[in-house]
Amino acid sequence: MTIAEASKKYEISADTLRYYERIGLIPPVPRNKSGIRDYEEDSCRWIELMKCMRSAGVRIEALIRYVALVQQGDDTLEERRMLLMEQREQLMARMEDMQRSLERLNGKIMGYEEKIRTQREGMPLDKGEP
Amino acid sequence: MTIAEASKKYEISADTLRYYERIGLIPPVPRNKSGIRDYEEDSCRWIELMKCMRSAGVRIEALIRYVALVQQGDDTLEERRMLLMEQREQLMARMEDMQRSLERLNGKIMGYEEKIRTQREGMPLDKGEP
DNA sequence: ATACCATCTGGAGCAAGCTCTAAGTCAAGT
DNA sequence: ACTTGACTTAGAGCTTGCTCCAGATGGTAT
Repeated sequence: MTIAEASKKYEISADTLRYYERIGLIPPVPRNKSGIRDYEEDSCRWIELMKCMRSAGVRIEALIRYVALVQQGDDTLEERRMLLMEQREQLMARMEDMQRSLERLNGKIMGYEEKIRTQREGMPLDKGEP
Repeated sequence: MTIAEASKKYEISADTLRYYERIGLIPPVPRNKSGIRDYEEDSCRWIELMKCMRSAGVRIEALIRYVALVQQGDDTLEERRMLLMEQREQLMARMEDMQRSLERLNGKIMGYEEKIRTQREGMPLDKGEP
């Protein structure tokens, strides 16, 4: 699979795929005899994983560390587990922030619905935001 | 309340508070006769709201638009409601991405726990990541 | 008066994460 | 043989969201 095909398949620009490889967010992608990347199963699984993690906001730096550990082999299993657990903590913390924000947005939206209804009835509005 | 006190109260640097005001993320903060900001109830509520929204990753640009609409008065209620609903959609979408990522992390962590257990028993490991 | 300290402003600087550019290589088609 | 077009690299540039800095001002303590 060429970079163009991988790019299309995962909806990640070719530039970004090259960038990811350059910085070690995915391991080196095998090349054909003329130096052109050939994305196969393995590279694709990495891309897919990183797309998932990045879309959730996991930091590139943490993911690079993870990839490096995987490439170092089976002595790093424990370290990898710890790294992933730390990222999970951070992810959950962020989701809690978002949950709070979501509830607040819901409250505000309901408030506006009420206000708009009241306004249509020609009632006076109270001032004061937020 | 001075900027130092507000900064401490909300755990946002004074620089950031000034920045937020400068870009319109919060409405202008009233000043005393010598030009020093005096954060009162109203400003504080804005800060608190923005802290919440920003911690959830809501884009500054959207929040600036919201503040501008609030300052324009009651003709913008409907527009504000729509803006908030759009942000809510985006927030929920991101939370879904994070949920997927979280499940994936959980799966990987469990996989590592299993692998580490197996390894301790001196069993051979299969290769292949992720 | 003088020193000190927090505050002010406008603008520069910085980190993360892409995104774009220039110049070069290679395989295929005419 | 020559053009075309996708690929390569190294490096510059961009966006977002702060963060820091320099120089000015003003109230308070000695």
